[in-house]
Amino acid sequence: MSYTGESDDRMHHPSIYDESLSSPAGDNNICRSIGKASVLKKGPWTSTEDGILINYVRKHGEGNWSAVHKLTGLARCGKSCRLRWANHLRPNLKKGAFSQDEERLIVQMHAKMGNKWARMAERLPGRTDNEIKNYWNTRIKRRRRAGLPLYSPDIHVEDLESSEEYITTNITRVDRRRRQDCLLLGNPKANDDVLFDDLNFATSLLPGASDVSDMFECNMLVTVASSSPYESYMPPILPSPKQLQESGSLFPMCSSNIKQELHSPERFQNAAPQKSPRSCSISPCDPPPYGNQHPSDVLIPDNSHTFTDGMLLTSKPLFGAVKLELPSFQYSETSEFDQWKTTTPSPPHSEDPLDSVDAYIQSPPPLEIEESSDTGLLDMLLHEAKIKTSAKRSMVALPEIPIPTQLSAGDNSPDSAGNVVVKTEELDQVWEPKRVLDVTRPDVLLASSWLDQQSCFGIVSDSSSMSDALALLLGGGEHIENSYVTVESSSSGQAQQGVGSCTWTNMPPVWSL
DNA sequence: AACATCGTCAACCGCAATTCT
DNA sequence: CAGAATTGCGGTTGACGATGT
Repeated sequence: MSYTGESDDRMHHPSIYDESLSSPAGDNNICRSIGKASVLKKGPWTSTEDGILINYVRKHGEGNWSAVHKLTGLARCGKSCRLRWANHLRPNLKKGAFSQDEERLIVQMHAKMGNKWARMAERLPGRTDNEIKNYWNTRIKRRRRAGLPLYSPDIHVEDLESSEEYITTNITRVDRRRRQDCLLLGNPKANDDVLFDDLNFATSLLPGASDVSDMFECNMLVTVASSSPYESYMPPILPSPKQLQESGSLFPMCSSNIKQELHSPERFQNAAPQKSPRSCSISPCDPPPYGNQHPSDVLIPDNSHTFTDGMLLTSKPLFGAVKLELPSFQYSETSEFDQWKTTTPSPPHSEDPLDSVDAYIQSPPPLEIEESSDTGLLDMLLHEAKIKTSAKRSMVALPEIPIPTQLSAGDNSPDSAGNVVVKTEELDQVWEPKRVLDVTRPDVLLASSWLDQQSCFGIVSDSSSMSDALALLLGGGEHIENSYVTVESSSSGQAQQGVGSCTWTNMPPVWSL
């Protein structure tokens, strides 16, 4: 998809900026905001909208997305704003093709977690859950078409067993946050404790089950009986605690009927069900990948085409895929992640680069993703934790990006949140570009502004240049002002939310500067 | 050149969890 | 404490470019 500019966007996607708004230019493209008569736009974002949203976030921080429409006039629902920010505008996003290391991590994590895209994204700096999900779905299609297993046969049961997800896939978010906090604090022991608690929690939910493995089998059967188009690939997940608590009939679902279906030849052609020896190294190929099942409860059909012994190699890691386009800003980027990447051994390159990933997957390193495969990542987390801590004591002063007037929130007087916005000098009077920025990449500009103040990545050290460049991008470069907003922690829950509720664990602490 | 198919990506939707009032 | 509002997640869809026929 290529949206190369605002004008182009407008041409193809009638928006509120068009006077044709009132025309029925597409119910398809317009939605009604809840409880209001106002119209909210749908469809691809324009760079103007991006600018508005960026400005909003810089002013108010992340969160309170529903206020974006109210405060800026941006005709997007909060949900859409959040998504746009998360997937495209937030700083430090790493776009472009996945590296081999990333692909390997994704495969490993999927074997451990199943379709927990958000959690995977937490461990892939700069990557979004959406990206990972898309990648995985593509991979599924590709491999399915080729009749290949999703996973290498070398992903060992022991690794899966030791997986935290194997133990508790659906821990509560509170627990997840605890775990995350532990990670951020670099306290593996604490993390272990959390895991232990989670295990206890999981078992406590199953008074009728002899052990957790019962639950896995049950869940697996339910999953296998489902009708997802990718059913044969999706590792089952545990029922949520709520489901477990509310549904006493959950376990009856592990009925012989369902088991029969699982065993039926319709499901696994020519597959004679058999118990997998616990000690064997299963091939969590496609399967309702037994990824989350207790090995002793996993039924592996012998001859299913999805359980091939060998691994034909068809994954296609892309090299050097570079795009420079709006509004997605796809590009190949050398970033801190590459630095992180260098800390991990590169997989051997085969003759055919398309094969290399899977070749590498075939002989995966130990599955200790956090611990072994990327100490750099851990360092990043630790670094972020430190900054996060200090952030609570600091004020935020962020430059505001000038945006086209028609939808600008207006002046910079005290905003609706009560924050005092103090205008400062004209930007062009102080701007001294120290490096050439790619103004077609507002995300880079944005990131540079944030990151340079930490001297982390040194993209550019003058934050004002970002505003300037972005203003150019937005077509309004002639009048550039640099405004700063002080975020009063006491007066604005929104502002605090920017720090406290930030879920982008792999993102530099934007509001902690 | 026209058409079909595939791959990629962005964005939407529905649902569940969480937070707010 | 209940209901409303907000947020987050995962699944799905549709647009579009690339490639093949």
